[in-house]
Amino acid sequence: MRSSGRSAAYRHPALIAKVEPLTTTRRLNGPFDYLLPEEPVHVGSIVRIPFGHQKLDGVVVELAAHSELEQERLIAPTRVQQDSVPADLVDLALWMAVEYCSTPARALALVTPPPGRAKTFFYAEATGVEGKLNERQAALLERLPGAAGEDLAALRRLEKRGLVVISERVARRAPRMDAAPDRQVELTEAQRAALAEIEAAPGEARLLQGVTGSGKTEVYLRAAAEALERGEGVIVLVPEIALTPQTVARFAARFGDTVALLHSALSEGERYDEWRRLRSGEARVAVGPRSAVFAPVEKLGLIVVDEEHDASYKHEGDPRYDARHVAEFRAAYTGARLLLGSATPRPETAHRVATVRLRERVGGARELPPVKVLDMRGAQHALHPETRRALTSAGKSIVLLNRRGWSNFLSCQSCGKAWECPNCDVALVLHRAGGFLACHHCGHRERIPQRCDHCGSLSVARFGSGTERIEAELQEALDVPVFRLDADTTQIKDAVPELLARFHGAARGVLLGTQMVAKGHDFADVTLGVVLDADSTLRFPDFRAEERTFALIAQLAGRAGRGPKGGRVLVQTATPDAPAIAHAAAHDTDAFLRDELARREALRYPPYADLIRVITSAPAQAPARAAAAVLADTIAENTTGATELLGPAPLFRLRQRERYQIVLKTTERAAAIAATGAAVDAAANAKEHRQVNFSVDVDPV
DNA sequence: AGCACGCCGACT
DNA sequence: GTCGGCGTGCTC
Repeated sequence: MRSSGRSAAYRHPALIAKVEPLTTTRRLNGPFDYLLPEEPVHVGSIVRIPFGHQKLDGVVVELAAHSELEQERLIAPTRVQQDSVPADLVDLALWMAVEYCSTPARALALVTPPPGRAKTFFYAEATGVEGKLNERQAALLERLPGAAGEDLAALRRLEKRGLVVISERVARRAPRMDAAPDRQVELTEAQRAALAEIEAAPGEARLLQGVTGSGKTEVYLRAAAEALERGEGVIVLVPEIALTPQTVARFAARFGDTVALLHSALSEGERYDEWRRLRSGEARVAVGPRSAVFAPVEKLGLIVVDEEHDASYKHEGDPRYDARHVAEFRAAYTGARLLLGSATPRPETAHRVATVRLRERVGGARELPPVKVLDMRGAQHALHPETRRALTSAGKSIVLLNRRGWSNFLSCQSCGKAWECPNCDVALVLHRAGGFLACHHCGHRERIPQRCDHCGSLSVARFGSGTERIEAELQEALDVPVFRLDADTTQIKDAVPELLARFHGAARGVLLGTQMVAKGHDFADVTLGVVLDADSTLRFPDFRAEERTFALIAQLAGRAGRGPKGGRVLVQTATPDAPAIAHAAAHDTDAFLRDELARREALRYPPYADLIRVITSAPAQAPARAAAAVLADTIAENTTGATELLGPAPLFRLRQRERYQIVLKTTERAAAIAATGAAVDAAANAKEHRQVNFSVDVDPV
């Protein structure tokens, strides 16, 4: 990409450092030229630069022999930071800036070291020189070598006499890792074949498709071991760590200290130290959520993406990167293998990546439990009679309902007023236990109304039911403890592991929650899985609705009946014939993928076209609409018939901002991205759109 | 994004 | 008289 620039720097002594200042604005186009500082710099060095009237940190993105500007106008950075970004991650960031229509600075901010610094301590060693010692001093020397600790002052006196040397060492702040006892099992024939196929294709991608319990993690571990054996580094991406501690624990157990764990719950010091251990090569395996794809691993040989279908791989901030897509680029760029694993792969992955299958469950695990679809058309109750019976007789069960709160719609029965968020155009959700109505988009809260503030009526109706209401209903109907796990639970620190541990330890109980109950954790004694209102995910106006619904039911089926008692799954739905639900009930992933790919091809959805979404937002409607219209025109002028433009269409108001959206469907991805990026840059720099925010989402999920 | 420069209203 | 409102433009 910029290799011409860098090789030029080889032929001539570089005199100029091109620096990208780390700021979030779009209204600044770097890089900026600086003279070289006295300390050595390379591509990836982080430097302090005088910039206008301020001082900023910036990343050196290129070394050049000369500048377009007059040499006299140039100045040098004032400081070079000790930690630097590996040069290949600078290239990765610059690629991301273009690929996601963001800015170099915003992309670079993702690959720079986390804030923080090394923690040091004083380490003392005896020199062997003899001297007159009192009793205390003799005891001191006896315990060396070791950390000086409280005895530093006394040791300093002995250092002056040449009896000890004291040096400063870096202390490691190690994150807590629950290293499950490692059980390196004999590979099954299928696992051996899968590993062989992965090993035979260096620099290529493979989809490892296998149901829960088919032994995917052991294949990841073996592939990682092979990479380490070759002296290569490994990155393992997992969905949210709090929900999938088992995979992390197995890597920690198998590879010990060479594993660095990167996730949001780490303290600043721990995060810095883990980053540093990877950067120095002390740790060679990075395990973490989507941001771990930027781990500073040198000589990368393997990237594993566990549960590749998981929506958490998509980043919500700018740049709106997709860790799977970034992993694909990084693997291709460094020649590493890419291993994507899932029981329910995304249709586009199944379509584009060669599949390796694990068909059987390992270790005596049973066949997948039978799934029964319960028709809820015309039902009066939230629970089907069969569901109620099954929950009563089951020891432990998992119940999934993809809706938080108590009821999701409040309206006045006499005047019809509906309670809506003052900041967003959405209905407020009643949270009864907390005594408030909440907006699930912006977090707005208000007290539960006693009467209608519009007409004064006392009859306020509550429609729909969420996890909180079902919790109350289950508690009333069944004689078993109910453990509720949803975003409300997640907000409280350590609440998730505690709740899961209590459910694990209980003799009987219902784990009730939103989609997070279907993820990673592994309870051998769960014999029943229930999905309530399975078509709620299908009603989302989103081309991934089918895929999400299928994955949710399939994942839950993987959770139920892992133990010797077996189990079953009940799916309550008003649309029992929907393909996603029918195929999930039949455990037929291949049939689902086939049908879904046909549907996508007919509708020109990924992987048959790429989608790009641009959202403009402003406090008032007119400027947001005008900006979207200008964008649409500019993009249309600069693309061909291969790019279809939809919109501008109004979106519901969010966080007090009016929004408009345009969507591009394209078979010329690079050209469409380029046109969109240029149009957004121009619009963002135009002063008539000063109050407008632009957000570009390439490959929205 | 900051931050200064610059050109207009109401205040000790 | 000047303190300060935020529109405009620049940063190697």
